[in-house]
Amino acid sequence: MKRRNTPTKTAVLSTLEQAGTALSHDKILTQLNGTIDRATVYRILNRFCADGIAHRIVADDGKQYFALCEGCSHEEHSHNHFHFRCLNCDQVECLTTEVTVGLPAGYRAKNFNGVISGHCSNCSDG
Amino acid sequence: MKRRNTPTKTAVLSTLEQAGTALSHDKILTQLNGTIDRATVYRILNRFCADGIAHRIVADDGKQYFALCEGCSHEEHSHNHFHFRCLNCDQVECLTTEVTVGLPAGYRAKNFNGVISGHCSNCSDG
DNA sequence: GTTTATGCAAATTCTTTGCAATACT
DNA sequence: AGTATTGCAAAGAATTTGCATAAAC
Repeated sequence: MKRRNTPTKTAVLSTLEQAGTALSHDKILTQLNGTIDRATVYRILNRFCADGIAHRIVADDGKQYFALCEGCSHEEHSHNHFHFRCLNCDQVECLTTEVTVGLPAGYRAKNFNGVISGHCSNCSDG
Repeated sequence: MKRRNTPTKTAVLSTLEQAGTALSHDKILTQLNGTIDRATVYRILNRFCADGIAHRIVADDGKQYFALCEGCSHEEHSHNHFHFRCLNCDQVECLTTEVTVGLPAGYRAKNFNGVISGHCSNCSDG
C-alpha cells in the first residue's frame, strides 16, 4: 500500500514534532483545533505506527499515546524504555532508561510497554 | 466503608485463586458462568484493588487484567514486576523479574505498569 | 434497622468501520 | 485514471453510574 502526502497527515506529524512528548489522540485533535475528523486522526496515527514513524504507548489509564520514533530503525522496532504519565497534568513522556527483561524459555517478545505513573516535577508538591 | 462478606465476592475471589494468572473481567465473567452481573464484577474487582487484595494490570490491548496480590504488603503497594501477555492465547502472567527504573529529579512514582506481549511457549511455533 | 452490595439498564469514553466523496500521484 | 485518503455517521468494545431491591451485619 503506497502512502500519499496529504496536508492532514503533515498536520498530525508536525503536531507530534512540536510536542516532543507523547500525545493522546484527544490532545492531538484539540491541538489541530477541530480541523480534522477524529476517525481520520486515528487512522493516520495507526498508519504512522505501522510505518515505524511513531510508536504507540498504552498507558495505565487504558488510553493510547503516540510519540515520534526518534532513533528507531525500521526493522528492529524496539522501544524498551519506560514512559512516565503524570496523574495530575496527564503528560506522558519518555524516560531514557532502557530495560531488559528476561523471559522464560520459549517465550518471544514482540512488544514492550512500560508505564510508570505518578507526579512529575511540576505537579509534585514537595 | 466497611466490607461485607457475600457469596458473590467469594466467587470472584476463588476464581482468581484458582486461575493463578491474571484474568480479564471478561474471563472472570465467563468462568462464573453468567451467574453474576458484569457491573457487579467490575465493582468487586475495583474494591479488591482498593483493598490491596488484587492488583490491576492494564495490558497493551488497553484492557484491564486482575491478579491476586501474593506477597503484597498493604501499605507499600509496589508491583514492580512485568507481565507477559500472549498475543495468541491472550493469557497474562506475572514475570518474576523485578525492575527498578530511575526517575528524573522531582518525579514521584505511584504506579508501575509493565507489560510485554508476544508469544508464550505454548503458542510459539518453533 | 442501618448500611453495604447486587442487578438491571442506561450512559460514558475510547476506538474502529462502512461508505461515498475527495484528492494525491 | 486509479488508488489512497478523508469525512461523516454509526457501530463496537470496555468500563462506569443511577437507582431501586436485596442481603449483611
